[in-house]
Amino acid sequence: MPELPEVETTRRGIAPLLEGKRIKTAIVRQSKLRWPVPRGLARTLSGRKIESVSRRGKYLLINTGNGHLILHLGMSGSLRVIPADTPASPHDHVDIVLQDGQCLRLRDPRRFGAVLWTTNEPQRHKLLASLGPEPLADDGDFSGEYLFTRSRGRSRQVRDFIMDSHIVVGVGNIYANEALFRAGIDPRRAAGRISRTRYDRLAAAIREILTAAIRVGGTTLRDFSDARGDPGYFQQTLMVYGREGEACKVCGATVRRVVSGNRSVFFCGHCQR
DNA sequence: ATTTTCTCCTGCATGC
DNA sequence: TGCATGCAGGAGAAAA
Repeated sequence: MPELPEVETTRRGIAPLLEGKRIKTAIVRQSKLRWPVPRGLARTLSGRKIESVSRRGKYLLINTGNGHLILHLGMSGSLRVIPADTPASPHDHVDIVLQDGQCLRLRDPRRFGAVLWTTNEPQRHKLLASLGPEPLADDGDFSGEYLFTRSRGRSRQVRDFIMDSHIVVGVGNIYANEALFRAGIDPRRAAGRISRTRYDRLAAAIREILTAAIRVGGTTLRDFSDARGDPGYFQQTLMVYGREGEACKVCGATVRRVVSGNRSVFFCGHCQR
């Protein structure tokens, strides 16, 4: 499931293969994604040159100089750069065909992903305008102090709080659970009832977990693969996620799972308070 | 204003 | 073996 490390891994994989290249056309085999793929995408993109590939949260931004393609991988999306004549599989929904014979191919079985186009500054786009800070940026916007301030008066569980992209981007269920374990915080605790000191630990834990995951190419549980089709390896490092009933790697207590908001929360009742 | 629930979708695991 | 059921979850939209 693409969270920030998987999206960043994808970005690093595709960027050098796309930047400086000119787009020949686009092929849309399935336009029903999270939102409809814009009509006339082929005409819109034809002839444009890709200047850069960047990321904002879990969104990938392909800059063509006078317009941006906004991509989201949703739950099951993956991107590869492959020869344009490679036969398409059933879930290969969109190709961005390059003039050099390669294409950027989006595969997304569950179709929660998105392909959008904007001619405005992407940061102004409705979906990006109200996003929280980047946890790995060094601009100082993301910190324990920030989380502490934003959480005052909030009753929701801290796990849900840090998964809210309007609070901080890029943290999905896997890394939320892992960061909370690393910080020693019970994921069910109310966000507004956690001290400044503990939020310092949590902010640091989020950065460390995301950085470590990027280093090994992200987490592959079912279907994530990078731009070359290779899986990530962070799943070998997971301390609590998906480990219900197994022994905590730190204290040996049994890792618990409870369902909250239709999502599994994994934690060690001994290490996390 | 904040929080919770619903919704989109398919593949895979489970159970009768 | 086959079918029904449930679960996974990013995140906007709607409901509470």
